[in-house]
Amino acid sequence: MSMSDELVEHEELVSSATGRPLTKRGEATRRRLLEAAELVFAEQGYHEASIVKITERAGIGLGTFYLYFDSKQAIFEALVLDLNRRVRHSMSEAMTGASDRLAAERAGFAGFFRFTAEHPALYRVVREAEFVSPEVLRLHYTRIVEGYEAGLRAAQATGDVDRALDPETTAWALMGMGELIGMRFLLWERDAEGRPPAELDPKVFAGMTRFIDNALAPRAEEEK
Amino acid sequence: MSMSDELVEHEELVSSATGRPLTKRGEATRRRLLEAAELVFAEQGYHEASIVKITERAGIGLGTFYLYFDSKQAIFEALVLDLNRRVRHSMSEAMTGASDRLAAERAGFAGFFRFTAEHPALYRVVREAEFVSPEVLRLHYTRIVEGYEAGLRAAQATGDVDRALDPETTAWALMGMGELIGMRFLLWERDAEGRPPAELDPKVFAGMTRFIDNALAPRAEEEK
DNA sequence: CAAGAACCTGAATCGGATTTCATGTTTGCA
DNA sequence: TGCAAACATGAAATCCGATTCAGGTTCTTG
Repeated sequence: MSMSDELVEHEELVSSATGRPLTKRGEATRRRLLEAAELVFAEQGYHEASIVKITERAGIGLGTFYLYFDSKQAIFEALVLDLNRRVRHSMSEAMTGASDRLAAERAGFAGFFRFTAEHPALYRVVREAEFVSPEVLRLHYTRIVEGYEAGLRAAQATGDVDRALDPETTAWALMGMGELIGMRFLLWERDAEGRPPAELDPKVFAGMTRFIDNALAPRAEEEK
Repeated sequence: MSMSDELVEHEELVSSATGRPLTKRGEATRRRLLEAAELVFAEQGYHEASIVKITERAGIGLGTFYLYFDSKQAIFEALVLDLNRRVRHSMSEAMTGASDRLAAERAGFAGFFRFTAEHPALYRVVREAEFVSPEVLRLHYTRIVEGYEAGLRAAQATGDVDRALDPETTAWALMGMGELIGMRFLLWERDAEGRPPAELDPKVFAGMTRFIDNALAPRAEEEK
C-alpha cells in the first residue's frame, strides 16, 4: 500500500510525479492545496468535494494538482495526518506546566476542545476517514489514545488516579466523551448569526470536569 | 424537506411512485431492499454502494428500486431511522427488570453493545450519516440521549447518582464513551478467522463499568 | 375468467467526476 | 544570456452510476 510512506511522522516532501524533492515554490503550492482541501472537505464532505473545487479554492490549475498528489484519496490522507499532528501538538502544549497529573489531563482536554473549535475540519474529516481510508482513521485515534494512556498509567503510579481502572479502556472512554461532547456542544451549537461558539459552554465544561474527576479519582474508602 | 414524513415513528408505508399503501408483496420487497441496503452500505460505505449493488443483493430489478424509494439518499435515511428504532428497542428491553437505576443504566449499555456486535451497520451507517443527511444523524443521537438523560434525572432524584452532574452533558459523555469503545473493542477486534467478537472483552467491560460507576456515584463526603 | 391494479424490469439517458497529456511558463545557474 | 529543470495549465478522454421510461408480469376481485 502507498500508505507506508505516509506513516512517517516527518516525511520529506517529494513531487508525486517526478519523485524529486520540492523547491520552495513547490512546497508553497503543496501547502496551498492542503489548506484548500481542509476547507473544501470540511464544508462539503469527501464526495461532494471535487478536485476542481479544491484547485479553484487554492487558485491553482486543475492539472497542477497531480504534480503534488497521486489522487483525491492521497490528499485526503495527507490532510488527516496533518490535522492529527496539529491537534496532538495543541494538546501537549496545553498540558505543559500543569501542577499535577490530574490537572494535566484536564488541560489536555481543554487543548483538544480549543483546537476543535478552531478547526471544525478535524471532526468532519476524521469521521469521514472511516470510509475513505480506515488505516489513517486508526492511526489518528491510536496516536491520541497512546498519549492519554501513558498519562493515566503514570497518574496511577503516583496514586492520583484510581488504580482499579484499566488505562486502555479509560483512554478510549475519555476520547469518545471528548469527541461527542465537542460535536454536540461546539459543532452543533450556533449563535444568532449562525456562528459556532469559540469554546465550550461553562456549564457543560464544568459538568464534564466533574464527570471526569469522579471517574478518575481514587475511591476514598480504598485509600490506605 | 421530504424529511418531515420520515420523522414519524410509525409511518404508513406507501409507494413513493403512486403514493398508495403497499400490499403484502410490496411490503416484502421494500423490506428486502432495506435489508440489502444495510449490508451494502455497511460493507462499502455510502458512495461505493450503488443502487445496482443493492438491488442485486436483494435479488430485485434495478428499476423496481424507484417504486419504493425516491433516491439513494431516501433509502439511506430510512435505514438510519430503522436502525435507531431497533437499537433503542434493544436497550430498553435490556433495562426492564433491573433492580435499581444504576443497574438499569448498566443494562442499557450492555444492550447497546450487544446490538452493536450484531449489527455493525449501525456504526458505519450512523457515522456516515453526518455527511449524507445531518438531520437524521441528529435525530439518531438525540433520541438515544433523551433516554439516558431522563434516566439520569430520575436517578439523581432518588440519590443514586451524583446530583452535581449535569444530566445532559453526562448523557452525551456516556453516549460518546459507548460509541468509541464499541468501535475500538468490537468493530476493530478480529479473531483468528477474521470474525468480530460477539461481545465485549470482559476486562474492557469491567474497566468501563468501574469508570461509569465512579463517574456517576454520589461522592461519599457529600452524603448527608 | 376478464380486466384493472399493483408490481416488476433493464436498456438507455444523462450528468458529473477523476485523471491524462500535449503544451506553455518560470526559475536557477553556468 | 541561454538552457535545463521545475512548475503550471485546462481541454479532452474516459469512466461510472443515478434516474427514467416504455413495456411486461402477477395478483385480485366482481
